[in-house]
Amino acid sequence: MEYNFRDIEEKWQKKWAEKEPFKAENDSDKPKYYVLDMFPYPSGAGLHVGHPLGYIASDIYARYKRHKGFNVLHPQGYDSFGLPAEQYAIQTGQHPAITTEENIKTYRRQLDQLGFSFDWSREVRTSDPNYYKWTQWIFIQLFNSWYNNDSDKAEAIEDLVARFEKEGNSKINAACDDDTPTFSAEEWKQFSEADKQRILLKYRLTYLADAEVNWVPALGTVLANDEIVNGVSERGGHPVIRKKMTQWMMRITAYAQRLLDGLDTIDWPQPLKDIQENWIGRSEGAEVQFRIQNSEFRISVFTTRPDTIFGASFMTLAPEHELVEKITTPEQKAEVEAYVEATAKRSERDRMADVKTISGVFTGAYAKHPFTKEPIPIWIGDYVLAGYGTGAVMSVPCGDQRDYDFAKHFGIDIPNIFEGVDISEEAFADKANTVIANSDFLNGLNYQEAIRKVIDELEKIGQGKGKINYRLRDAVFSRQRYWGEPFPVYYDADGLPQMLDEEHLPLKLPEVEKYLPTETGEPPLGNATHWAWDTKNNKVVSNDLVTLSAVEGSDKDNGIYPLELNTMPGWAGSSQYFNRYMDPHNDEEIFSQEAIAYWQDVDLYIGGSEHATGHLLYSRFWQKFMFDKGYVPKPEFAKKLINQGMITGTSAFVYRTKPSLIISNKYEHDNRKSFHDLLEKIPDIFITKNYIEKNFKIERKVNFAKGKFPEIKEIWNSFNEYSLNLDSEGLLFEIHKLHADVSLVNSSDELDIEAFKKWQPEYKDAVFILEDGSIYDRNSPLEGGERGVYKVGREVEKMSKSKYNVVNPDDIVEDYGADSLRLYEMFLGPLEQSKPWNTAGITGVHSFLKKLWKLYSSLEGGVDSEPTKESLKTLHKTIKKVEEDIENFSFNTSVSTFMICVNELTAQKCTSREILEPLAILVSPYAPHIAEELWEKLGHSESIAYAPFPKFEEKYLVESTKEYPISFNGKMRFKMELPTDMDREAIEEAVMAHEQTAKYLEGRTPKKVIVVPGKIVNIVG
RNA sequence: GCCGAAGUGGCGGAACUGGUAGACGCGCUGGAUUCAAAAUCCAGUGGUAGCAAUACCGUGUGGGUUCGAUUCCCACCUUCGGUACCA
Repeated sequence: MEYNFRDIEEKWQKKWAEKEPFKAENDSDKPKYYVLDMFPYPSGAGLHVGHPLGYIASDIYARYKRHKGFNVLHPQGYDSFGLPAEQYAIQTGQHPAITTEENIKTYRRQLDQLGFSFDWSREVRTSDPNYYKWTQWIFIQLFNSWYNNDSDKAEAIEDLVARFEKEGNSKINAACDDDTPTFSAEEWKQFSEADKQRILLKYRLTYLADAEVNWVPALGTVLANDEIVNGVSERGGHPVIRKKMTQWMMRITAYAQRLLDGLDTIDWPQPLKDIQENWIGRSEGAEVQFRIQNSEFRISVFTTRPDTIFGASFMTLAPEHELVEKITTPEQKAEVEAYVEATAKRSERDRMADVKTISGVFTGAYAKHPFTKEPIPIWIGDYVLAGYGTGAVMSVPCGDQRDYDFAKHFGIDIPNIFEGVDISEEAFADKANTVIANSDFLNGLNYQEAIRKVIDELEKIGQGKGKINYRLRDAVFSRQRYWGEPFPVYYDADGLPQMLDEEHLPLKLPEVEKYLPTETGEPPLGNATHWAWDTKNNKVVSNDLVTLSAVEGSDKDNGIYPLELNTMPGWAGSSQYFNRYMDPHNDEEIFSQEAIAYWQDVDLYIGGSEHATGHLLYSRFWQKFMFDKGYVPKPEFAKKLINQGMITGTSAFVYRTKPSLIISNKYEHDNRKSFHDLLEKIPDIFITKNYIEKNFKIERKVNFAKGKFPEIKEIWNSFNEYSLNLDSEGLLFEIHKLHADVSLVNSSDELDIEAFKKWQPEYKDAVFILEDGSIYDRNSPLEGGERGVYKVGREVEKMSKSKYNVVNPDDIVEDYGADSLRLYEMFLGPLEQSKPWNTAGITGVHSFLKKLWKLYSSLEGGVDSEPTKESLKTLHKTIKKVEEDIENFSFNTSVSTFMICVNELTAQKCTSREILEPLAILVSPYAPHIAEELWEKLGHSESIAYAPFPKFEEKYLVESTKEYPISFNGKMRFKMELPTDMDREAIEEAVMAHEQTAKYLEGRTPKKVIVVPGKIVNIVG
């Protein structure tokens, strides 16, 4: 019987859907194992062959663990809030929920057809109110918490209030805003309730703040730092500007050190840990206060080189620094204001683009050096960033290249404080070889000694202390968008944020007419007519009922307040979903304590490394918070993580040209117009790949008049009704590389020209120069005769719709089946590595499956036989290798092993059930449909999914002889079959006695003979 | 610039802790089957020289350690990813 993959796969997918064999129980005698995929954002484009790679790997591992007797949790869901559905809504008016629902249907169909063993009964969707109820709930928990640096964990805000009442805040070591005022217990008690709330906001783990944010005008929203790439938005590539706005923030910086330390406890890829480590960016140094002359203000700076403090010859503030306007002298005022304004106008990208340009302005003010008491001029310059450290630096030109360049540019002193170092050309930043000079009490000390000493001295005079600074910023948590989680927040009579009571969650997303910002520039939720909170009846009511009580007096307060108009960012919903899967239908709690106590954490998490500084960092942060609050037992949510590599596409390129300019005096005036008319009529020419490679450099202008390119000339001359002499007139043209859809190209890189024209109608009249030099145009006969071909260029690129190199898994499944696709994706190469897709190669694994199928056909007639020694050896070496490979996530090599195994068993004409049954189990994680079918044919009525994994037995592999490679000076020359138990001396004797040995020695006596028993013999001559 | 990963046939890749480089598959070449094609099967396939046995050269480049290096050490080149005036 033939291998009919379509029927087989349909049959088993139906059975799995009906019987739900992969449903995990929250209680079991078996050990637990939790395999998690990063849940997808259901985009409108559906899956391409790159997407399932990680899912296939995790599914193999999950199925393997079931064979190994584990109770496996392998859930799947959707990260279904997000920008694309909302952008689509803006364009079409279609509600994002509808778009999302449709996309999810497509995803589900595509996932189902690949035979994944997901427990769909646990599906979550971040946009489902029953799910985001708990996202809102966590937000409230964060709001009600502060970070105690002494206990090094999050604690309840009531405890903080109790301490304020007892001792004020001066002794409390908390993570809080820099501008938090100091107060005593008495003062605290005097504060109004509103003032108390304002102060508490400076301590809460989620808080409102005026922050410099990344504003994307094109999207009408702010984005977090990790959503900005090269100064433009990650999605859409829109420009970003800095803007000060009141936003919800997450105090992730409180956890900076723990996020760093935790990395040592988890088995995640080192590159990913490095990325997080760089992102957190810990640096040790000191904070130093500089007094300002004739002023009460002090400038605080952070430096990693306090040892160079005597080399500070000026100070630089970021243009946004709050002291700038306060200290600038009247004479400098105009200049400074102009500079500040100019900097604010420049976009982030502009600022990044010209790092080289040095700019700055003197404020007119002077600071006082803490030790020498000398005056130090204070400048502002945009090379100092407002967002890092204190937004101010002490500039030591002799030790820092940027300070050096700035000083040189503005003619500021560059005192040298290093012994025996020439700084006439550049700054000296080599810490290891530093000996301090011209620095009073630091003279003669090295870097480390000097740092210790200077920090001591600074502490003595109360102008500084050792400090650890982090690059990590608090995360902006507000988005001015519609399609996200609403904040469970309303604003009271004082305009202060108040949390809804937990029992009234979820606060559901309201309906709006338009998904765009309001006319007054409010977020889209401002368009909702019912978006106010009635605190008496605890429900959402019409906006019209809101009383402006703050203005009209509290007696008019009817308890109805406006709700927050921002929504939460994309990462909110994905920061705890892995825990929610443990108990996804619980309406009382985010998850029951029984469920989390059983499942604990994720054992294996597979997903892309692009989430390193977003999802994976925020999730670790929330997990640590949940750990502090005692909701989860582990401070890290995933023990092991693997980044699957990207499957890249093989793009196809066509080469288009058109003449662009005549460089001749003769045609300067009148004829120029006729040339442009001519241009309209001249067709595009597409030139085949080899012609291009021989003659052109792409994207470079080519002078036409040099007597070259007769084919191109011929075509253009045929349209030359204006009698332009193309031969002599120096016509320039450029070759442009254009993507062609890969489906229009066959495996020999030949373009289907007619299909291409149909696909891009603007080129329907184009002319093609073919490989054999012939010309193909509208008048060319399509059929008959030998025609040349048009060959495309090929390049490996990221698979994406815009590059027309996307391969759809639906087509592959249709042609070869899901098992073939699964095997092939694994066979392509190591999981972590990026590798190009090439559909042609799939025939290899497909014919493997056919051979496998054939191997079992003998059993249909009830034929069975004792296994031969060879077959047992083949089986057991396969068991050993496959088991090792799966444990090491080396799935590509086990597919090879299967092929070798089946080739060997076929050669051995194996018809033994004792071999074929275990083999079916080995294959089952990789190709589950065919394995189930074969298992059934072997007479089993239960699914193969829980059949115990075959046990490897060494005894079948033991050999009595070994074929030794015999090498001379490291070069293998011949082989010798010798008993495995032969000792060193006997082997040497046997080898030396061999006739071939004499031949290769050519009469010389060997200097040395190296015998490694069981491995190799090397004769050194 | 800094941090990280990787460079092996025409292509994807294999080679366990230093021990027969190129497993397995694609592609290609020749053959069988077929009216023909697809499918299937058999043989060959790193390069150079040779009818051949065989020899020499070969894991980005240059050096080193070793009886022996794709594997270890040093320097460099290239590609990809992260980050970027981080004080």
